[in-house]
Amino acid sequence: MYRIGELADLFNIKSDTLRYYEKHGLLSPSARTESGYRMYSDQDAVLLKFIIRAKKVGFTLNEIQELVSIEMNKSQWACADVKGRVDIKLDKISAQIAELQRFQKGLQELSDSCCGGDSSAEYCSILEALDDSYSEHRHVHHCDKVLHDNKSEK
Amino acid sequence: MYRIGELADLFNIKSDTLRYYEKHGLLSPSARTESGYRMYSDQDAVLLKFIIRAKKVGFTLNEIQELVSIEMNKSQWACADVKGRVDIKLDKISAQIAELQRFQKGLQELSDSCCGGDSSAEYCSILEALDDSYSEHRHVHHCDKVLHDNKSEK
DNA sequence: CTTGACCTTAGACTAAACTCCAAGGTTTAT
DNA sequence: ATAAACCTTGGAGTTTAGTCTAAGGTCAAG
Repeated sequence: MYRIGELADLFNIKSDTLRYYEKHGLLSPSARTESGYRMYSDQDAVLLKFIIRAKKVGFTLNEIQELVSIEMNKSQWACADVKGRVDIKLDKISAQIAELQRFQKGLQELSDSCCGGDSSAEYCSILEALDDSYSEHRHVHHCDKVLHDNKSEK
Repeated sequence: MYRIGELADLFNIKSDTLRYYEKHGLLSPSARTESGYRMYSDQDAVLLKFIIRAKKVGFTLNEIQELVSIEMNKSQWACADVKGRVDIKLDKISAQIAELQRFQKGLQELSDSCCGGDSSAEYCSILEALDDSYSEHRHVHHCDKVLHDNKSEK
């Protein structure tokens, strides 16, 4: 069992955040001491870890709350319901990964085509690297254009 | 050239949002009419698309502002600077993709191991699917346990 | 038996990113 | 020439996710 501050320290968050999560139905301590101190179990810690990880990948607290409340009332739900909800989240994640990879590809192309030298970045366009409408008349590696006057002094 | 409302409609955002972006240095209309109406060019639209896409993959407006200001002052920057900044964003994206894929894997395992039927989801644990510490004594496909009483009546 | 480090609640405050409103000016369509 | 549908600015309000403060209670160590 952890006191609120201990659990908070474990996950590098504030006690306030844990009270906030409690107030918003995400995570309640599984016990209180006589004197009213919150006491968190290992199971609570696992749940907190889940919450933090879900947050990190872009779920809102509301979305996490939905997953958590499925978890908390497992026996009330049919497998089909759970699977349905989870599959919706999975779709969301897939879409997000795809979008990130598109973005990654664009920025990577920019980085690759950039000489990285001291010369002006005038021809290095972030926008161009990411804009679809440029994708056809593709990559002239603009930086190469100025590569000649590039191994200049310091 | 688009008026503010036209551009907003093109991207399914509010005019207010465009004014907000302007105030925060992300996107200024390239012209104003005599009477003070904002006029946005195609280039502005491309930039807006970039902003919206960057937001979608989890960049904050501040981070986007940084990329945009590199874009806007290309000629002031050396290729090395641009490449440096871009590579930092690339690292961030890679980390985010990795985290998303971890999450995806966990949820996918949960979904796969779930019978998806009408029976209680008592043994379908979202937490378990995502918790590392369970990863060793792995997958009993809990739902299978109750699969017998499962092809019950609609 | 008191000091310091914890904890409690309630409620105010913050930052980010919008979103809405009021009061008025402009454009276009009839 | 006037209504509808735009636009302007300034400023207030909203949501999300905390973060901080005040006023006090608890607990272990010296």
